[in-house]
Amino acid sequence: MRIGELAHQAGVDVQTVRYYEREGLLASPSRTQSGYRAYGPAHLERLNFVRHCRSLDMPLAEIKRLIDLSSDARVSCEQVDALVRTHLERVQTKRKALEALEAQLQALSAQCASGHRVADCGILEELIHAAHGEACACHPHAE
Amino acid sequence: MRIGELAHQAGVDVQTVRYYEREGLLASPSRTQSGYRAYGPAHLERLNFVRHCRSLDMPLAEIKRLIDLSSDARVSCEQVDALVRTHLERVQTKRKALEALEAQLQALSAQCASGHRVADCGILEELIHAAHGEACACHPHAE
DNA sequence: CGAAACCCTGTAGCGGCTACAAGGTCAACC
DNA sequence: GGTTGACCTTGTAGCCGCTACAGGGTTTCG
Repeated sequence: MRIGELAHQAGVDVQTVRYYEREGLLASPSRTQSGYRAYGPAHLERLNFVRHCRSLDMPLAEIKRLIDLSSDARVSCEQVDALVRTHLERVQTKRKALEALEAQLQALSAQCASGHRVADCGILEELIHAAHGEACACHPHAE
Repeated sequence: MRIGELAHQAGVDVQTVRYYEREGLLASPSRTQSGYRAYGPAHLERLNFVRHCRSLDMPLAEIKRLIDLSSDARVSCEQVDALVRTHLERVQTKRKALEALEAQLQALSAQCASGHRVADCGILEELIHAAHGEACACHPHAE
């Protein structure tokens, strides 16, 4: 299997495959006489594994650690679980931040009664006013 | 006010201030004889405005547009509102994606009964199995 | 034989910073 | 007046996970 076929099977870009190889997530395959990469089914399996982890938004460094852990059958599974749970916490934190963000943006949009000019715009006023200080917790007040 | 003072007041890094100037979000201030940047209160206000928008996760390009819009009092406020609403939609989409992600990671972590070796690990099995295909919608199956 | 589709390497770009190097300036203190 | 240290200047490179070139070689098909 050449790189285009592999990439197509896994639903990724050819460049991404080469990138994963460079980053050590995918073993370097053997080469044909003309220097083309020649992949086997094991490479596809690994690539699919990486893509699945990426679809769970794991950073490549963590996926790499996961691969290293899984290649050693003696390792306790708790390390794998800890990695997943740490990642889960990251995702939770981000989700909560986005929820708060959403509420703020919604409130902001509600400021705007239609048909007027920016000079009287509630949104901009709100943004500039909030930027002034106390009202908003988003930027730390230096003392 | 010199750059360190300005940055401190706004709670940002000095480098970030220079970066905003390069990107056209902050007007180039006048300089002292020795070439130091000299800021006034208007610069601080603008910087706070940018930071507030950033805390709402708006990309710099959009903040720039917002500044351009707000500097022209004749512009209809609807454009400002549209910008905010578009951004709100982006945030909502992302938040929903993270919610789905969270559920998947939680399910994954539940696979792991403690105290065993990775050879029998539910998580890895699940990840590799899911990577194999049908089970998971995350990677498109090529035909 | 020639065109199109594939492959190769190397490099640069995205966003929003952050960090470093190598120097100049300024205020305080001995 | 010399020296320390905190500040400032510019320019450049790094982070992440790709993506998109440029400039070549190879394979495949008609």
